[in-house]
Amino acid sequence: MGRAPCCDKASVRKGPWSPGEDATLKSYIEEHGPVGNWIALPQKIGEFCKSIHMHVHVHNRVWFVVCGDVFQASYSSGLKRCGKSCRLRWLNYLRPNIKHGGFSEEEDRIICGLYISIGSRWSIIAAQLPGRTDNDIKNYWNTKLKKKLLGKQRNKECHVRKDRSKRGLTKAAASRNEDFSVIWETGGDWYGLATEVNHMPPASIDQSPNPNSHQTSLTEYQLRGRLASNSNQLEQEPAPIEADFLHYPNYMVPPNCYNPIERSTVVSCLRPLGLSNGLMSTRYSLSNEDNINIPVFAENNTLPQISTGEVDRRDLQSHLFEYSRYVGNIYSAHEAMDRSMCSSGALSHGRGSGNVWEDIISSTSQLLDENYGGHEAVSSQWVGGGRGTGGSSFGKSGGGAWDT
DNA sequence: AAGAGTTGCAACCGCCGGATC
DNA sequence: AGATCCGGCGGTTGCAACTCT
Repeated sequence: MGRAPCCDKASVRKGPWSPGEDATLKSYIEEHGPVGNWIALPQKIGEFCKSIHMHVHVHNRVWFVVCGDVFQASYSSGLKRCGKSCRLRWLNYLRPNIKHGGFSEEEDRIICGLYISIGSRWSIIAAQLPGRTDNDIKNYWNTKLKKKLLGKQRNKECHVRKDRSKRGLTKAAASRNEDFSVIWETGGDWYGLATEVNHMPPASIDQSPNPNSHQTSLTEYQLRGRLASNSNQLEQEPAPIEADFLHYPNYMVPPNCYNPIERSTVVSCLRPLGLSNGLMSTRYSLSNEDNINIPVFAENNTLPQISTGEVDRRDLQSHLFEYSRYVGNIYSAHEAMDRSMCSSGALSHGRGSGNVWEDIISSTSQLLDENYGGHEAVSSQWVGGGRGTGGSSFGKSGGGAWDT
């Protein structure tokens, strides 16, 4: 049984808010303070508006001047809006000190730095930019900032490819990675992006409560080690690699052979499970149909969650997120990519499903032996230009940006 | 000038997790 | 313990404005 809707969809208005509706909502909140229950708000506003009607001389400065007709129409029945719509309108548009547009270079840097570090957690990013809303930042990123950065990076791609070949990858290995590049051919150069951002001053995260923000605090999101314990700066130095084994006793991750492309491939092998209703599940299945190249090993050749044939995306994200702490900033862009791919459920580029971890591990061992002369020969200084993609669709306007 | 294509952004949708019953 | 409610969130859509041909 599905959940009952929060409001009667048939009787609520949808679409753009009128000035009168804005004025009604704004006046009510200014009069009564923070809203405790948004769902009940429209009805309460109805009662409020009746009182306004009796004392219109006090309030008419607010909205009669703007559009008296709309006020007259709404006062008897409150706002014919869903409570959630009211909340959104208030948070994104009506609340005081909201800034729209005109992002500064400094704000660009902060947004980029945080996006690379934590992915598309717009509410967290917005909490670091007073006056900005998550919706605004999200739109800004999707429509402008991303294109701006990727445009810069596109020019560097050929250099990265040359550099990759210089590092002595065999033809076979290069070919496998080219295959990977083809998979992500619509993506951007996340490595370059990370490099670019890492050359910027580190984005700092203010952990103190922001009185102007209605967003969730950072600590609530458990950034888990991203923040240095005694500082509000993003952690700059990777922890000793041994720490990995402390945190993941079941995961034996050879420290020198878990490079960005390989790690991304782990994710690329996971496919969202289709549900009978045609929607996609938040759980993912594994396939070994790609050129799998995953030097991730577990005790007894098993991975506790993944080997069951499904992996919850949160488990995966948690694992990758934790791992990214130890490999430093250079991989953080791929982490962002991974997170983005997972959260958008955009892993459906492949075919079929399956789960043969033994094959994966076996082929990986073979591959590493063939091409690197053993696992430990894989350089931690990998700079292969693995081209990632956020994976999600960026609305109908987003597609062209990747192709230009 | 006009139609097609693109962009920007407000608003919506549906999912998730915490709180409460 | 399980059901339900609600706030919060990220992804997506609709559409007006703008640009291109």
